[in-house]
Amino acid sequence: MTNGEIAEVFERISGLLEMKGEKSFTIRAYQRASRTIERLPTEVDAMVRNDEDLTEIPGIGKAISEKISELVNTGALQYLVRLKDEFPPGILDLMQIPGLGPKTTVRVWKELGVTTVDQLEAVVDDGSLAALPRLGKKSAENIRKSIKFARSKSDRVPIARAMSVTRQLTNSLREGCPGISQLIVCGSLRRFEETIGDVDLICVTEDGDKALNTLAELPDVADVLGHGGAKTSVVLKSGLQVDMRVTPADQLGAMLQYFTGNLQHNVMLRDRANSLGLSLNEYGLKDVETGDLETFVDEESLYDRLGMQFVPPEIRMGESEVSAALAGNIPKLVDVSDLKGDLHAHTDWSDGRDPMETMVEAAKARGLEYIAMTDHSVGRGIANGLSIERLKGHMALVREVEAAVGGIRVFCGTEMDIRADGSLDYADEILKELDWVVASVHSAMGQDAAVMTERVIAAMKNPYVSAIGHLSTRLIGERKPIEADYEAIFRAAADTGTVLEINGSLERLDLKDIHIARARELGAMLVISTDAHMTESLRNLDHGARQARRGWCEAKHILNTLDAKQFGAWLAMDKSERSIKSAAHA
DNA sequence: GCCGTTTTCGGCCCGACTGTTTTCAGTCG
Repeated sequence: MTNGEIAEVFERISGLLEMKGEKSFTIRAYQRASRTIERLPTEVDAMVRNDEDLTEIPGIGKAISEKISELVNTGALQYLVRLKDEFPPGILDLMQIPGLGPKTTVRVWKELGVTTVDQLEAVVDDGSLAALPRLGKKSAENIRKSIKFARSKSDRVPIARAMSVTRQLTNSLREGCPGISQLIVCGSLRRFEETIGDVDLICVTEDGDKALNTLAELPDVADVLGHGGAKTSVVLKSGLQVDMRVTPADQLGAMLQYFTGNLQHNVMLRDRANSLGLSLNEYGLKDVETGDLETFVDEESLYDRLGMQFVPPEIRMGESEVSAALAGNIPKLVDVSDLKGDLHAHTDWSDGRDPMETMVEAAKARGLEYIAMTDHSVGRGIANGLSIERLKGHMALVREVEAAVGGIRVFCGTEMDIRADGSLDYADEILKELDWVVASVHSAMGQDAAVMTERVIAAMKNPYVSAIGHLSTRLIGERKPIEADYEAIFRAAADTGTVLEINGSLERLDLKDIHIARARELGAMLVISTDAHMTESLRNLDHGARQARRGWCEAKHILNTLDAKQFGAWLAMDKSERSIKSAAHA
């Protein structure tokens, strides 16, 4: 049973308990457990079988731990079975309709016999919903709109799409309201989550009403969900929800903190504030005794006032970061400015857009000290992969371009297919001529976990394979990751001296955050790469760095923070001798 | 249901907006 499936069970329990009217703290405990399990890098199933103590996991106590064991051992949970018996089947889907909370859901079921979305629509149409006490015509209309919205709306949006929509939106807002002095993207986008539920904006302006009205009246807005003096919520025609809050500049710190979240991080910070006799809200810190409000111009001063280190947005997940910040244990996370080179880039020799010289010039213009040209191997026929003859020409061109451009090292590389049977697309005699070999899975992605694990580890054992590219092969929101024993692969990476890539393409962000953290813990080396197919994509270094930050990486964990000289020394080592430390301060 | 430099019992974040109400419950984030 996967962590996702176990998390789903507890999510359903919390929903049913809400309808039952259970204590809110119990409900939250199940929700928290669900989130926690979803983000665990190791399989809970295996932990149970190995007899590990699940109550070591924060938010998992005796009761939930026992329920997990029952789930893993029997495949079912009697507690959930009994709970489900108290409600009609499918009623949890009803509660998914925006605006329909647990109370209203139970009312339409008990008072109108509604148990499905279709039946809900019927009681809206025939007026019986509006006739219920404490509901009315407006509530009914809102529910009608919500049903329509819920039917058309997809789930969370991949970050790449959310970013482009947000860029257009902020441009429109600035145009429509020149009085805006700052427009800051917060929420899951600022945390750099791989999928985004809605876009959260903070607007710093003297005239809040004007800014909020501008948002509500944008031509791109399909529906206004709420519109007051402090915030406005809209749904764009693209289906994306946007929430905007306004603040004066002198209170920006607390508003940034509040609107960046995540929820659990905020709860933990407010808990910390309480322990100091203070109460934290989006305006500042309120003294509980006197009611005086202390305001903050920036987040740094707010965290400092709470007696803790600043927590970078990318790791505000409500996990261990708050206790780490209180203890002074937040490391200096890697920054894009630490990256000295790029080790995964394509040219028009395979499926890239730009000539090699253009790519190298662009990398130099970005301030990079080195770049590896890694066009596809022969097996990628569809991507114009390089035959051995062409690869030799490619290598010759690398030397020419390096000399012609000057001031930047250019390495001969390849992105080589790991074939379905674990064999490689080029022979060792060819590979040993190359400086840098990225091996990637591009085919037979549906293999079962055992076969796939062996396939990848076989590639790692090759002495000339430098790195594994985009290990999971996922495309966020489009293609599922491969099934494999990631833990075993990370251990093999550390054992063999094979580097694991953090692919900075926004469509991939592969490895994912929890895998980065786990690979790092297990001692695997990591590299942040662009996988650029055109010069503009060299900016993927920014995305890759932010993804690495989500995995709590410091510069010392990332191979391409080495400068050109150090990296050259690293390359000169035998693979079995390679580690980042071995070259970093040579 | 979880958790503990204040606690093994008694706490558990905080506020905006809406609709149907004359003071607030429900929902959301």
